Amino acid sequence: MPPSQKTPAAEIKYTVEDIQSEILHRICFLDYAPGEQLKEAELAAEFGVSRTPIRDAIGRISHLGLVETRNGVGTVVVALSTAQIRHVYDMRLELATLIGTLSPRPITQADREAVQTLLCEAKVLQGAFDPRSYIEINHRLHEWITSLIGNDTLRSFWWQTYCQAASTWYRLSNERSCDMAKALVAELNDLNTALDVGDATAIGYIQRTHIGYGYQRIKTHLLATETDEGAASARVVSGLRNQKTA
Amino acid sequence: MPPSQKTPAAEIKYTVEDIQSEILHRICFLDYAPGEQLKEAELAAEFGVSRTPIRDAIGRISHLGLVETRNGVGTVVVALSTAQIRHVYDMRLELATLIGTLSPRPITQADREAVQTLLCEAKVLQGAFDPRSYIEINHRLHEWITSLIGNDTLRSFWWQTYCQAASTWYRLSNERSCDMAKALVAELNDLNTALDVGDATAIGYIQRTHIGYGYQRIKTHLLATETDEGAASARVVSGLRNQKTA
DNA sequence: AACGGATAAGCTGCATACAGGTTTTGAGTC
DNA sequence: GACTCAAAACCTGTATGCAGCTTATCCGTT
Repeated sequence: MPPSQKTPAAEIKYTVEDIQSEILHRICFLDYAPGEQLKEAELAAEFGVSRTPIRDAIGRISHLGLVETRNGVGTVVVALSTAQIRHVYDMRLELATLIGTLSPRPITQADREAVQTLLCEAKVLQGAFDPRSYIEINHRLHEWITSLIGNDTLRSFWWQTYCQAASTWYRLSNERSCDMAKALVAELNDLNTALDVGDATAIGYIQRTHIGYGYQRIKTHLLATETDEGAASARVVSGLRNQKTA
Repeated sequence: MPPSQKTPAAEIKYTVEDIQSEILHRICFLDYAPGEQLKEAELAAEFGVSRTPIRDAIGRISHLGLVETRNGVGTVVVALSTAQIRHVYDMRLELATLIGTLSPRPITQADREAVQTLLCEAKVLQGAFDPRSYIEINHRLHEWITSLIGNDTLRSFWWQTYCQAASTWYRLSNERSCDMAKALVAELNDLNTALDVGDATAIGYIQRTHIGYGYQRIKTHLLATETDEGAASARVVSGLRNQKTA
């Protein structure tokens, strides 16, 4: 787990998969903010490997559209355009309802405990907010939800849209801390209720509901009033990306 | 367009993206059948590049689960397990209905002509069936449907599931030629009707319907009676893949 | 003849050198 | 001082060599 520690002395052998998920993790967690440049040589030094596996790892996440590599320039983290954010969220709203429909796995006692734990932590967070903790609790919630999905394809798509939505969504946690914590507690409370009944379908619809709320917050505070300097710089980059996508 | 011609003399510079889509194309079109081994050195010689861009291209399609690379062994094309086929088709049934829902682009006269052309070709095919022609007409139909999708994320997912379903689905065209051609004509007829009304939503539901039929054919002729020797050898490989996925 | 083990062949994984492209810098000129 | 253009710095893209792993082969033994 080398998200914070740079582990130069550790003799651990990193696989391409490790590096891939670590880079993606850093993008989702805003360790790499939109606009930031990823240098292959730098990462290679950090992970104690050559540029080759780094290139490989970056190439393998390129299909998510979160990074853009240009010859002679570098690999930059791109923020999604407003249109892309809309597309991702519209899709997530649809996928959410399928979580409980497409052969979900049975709910166990461990699930109830997992959500209980998250709920406690979220309540603590409500008292003393910290963006990083918020992101981490949310991430673990997402991992749990994903584990419910029995359909491999849906699980893959659900994860992809999460990664795409995360960096935009988590940008909010720097300014709307109060709302975010309250919303998270509310979501976990709803999930808790559904778990008592053991209704997997309900979990999907609860997800849908709260994704809708989150989308609304993004529209209100990020898309409507573009006050965030990160969003401003990112808009230029994503503009470039659009013309290539189209 | 080097699917059939091996173009050793041509001085064209292939980008990694070219190679990537070409390899994927060959897998979908069954030029590379499940179980076949892709050798980096071989492909490198064919495209007139070194192993590096070939590796890059293969790595970029690895997330689809259609190829599996093992150290010291090679990269083999894998057939999806029966569970994975079910997952992909269940997902495609859901995605199909979203085509007309999630901001599709307007239908033009060019669309009507495109489908008309395909319908004519399909009717010809019905008289004299040829697996390759069937695959190509179907592929162009898929490209057209994809072009209707206005939501970037949905378009990406739709394409991914097509690639995953294609090689399984097209395996049928070798044995059930008559059914397949008739079904294709019927599908195009339905689409033709929907286009006259200009109803994009209907197109999505028509897709859903015919994907359901295709799924049924696969269940009947591939999954129930495992007579195909390709499927038998592929099952071993995909078995390996499963334990890794899980 | 059947079996076991060393060896050779063949593949991918990684490191490194170099080529090609882009941006920045700085000297020279008007 | 502002502007132009060349060169240097820095990045990614590609080729290549070697190390490591896996499998097939073949010889020696039982």
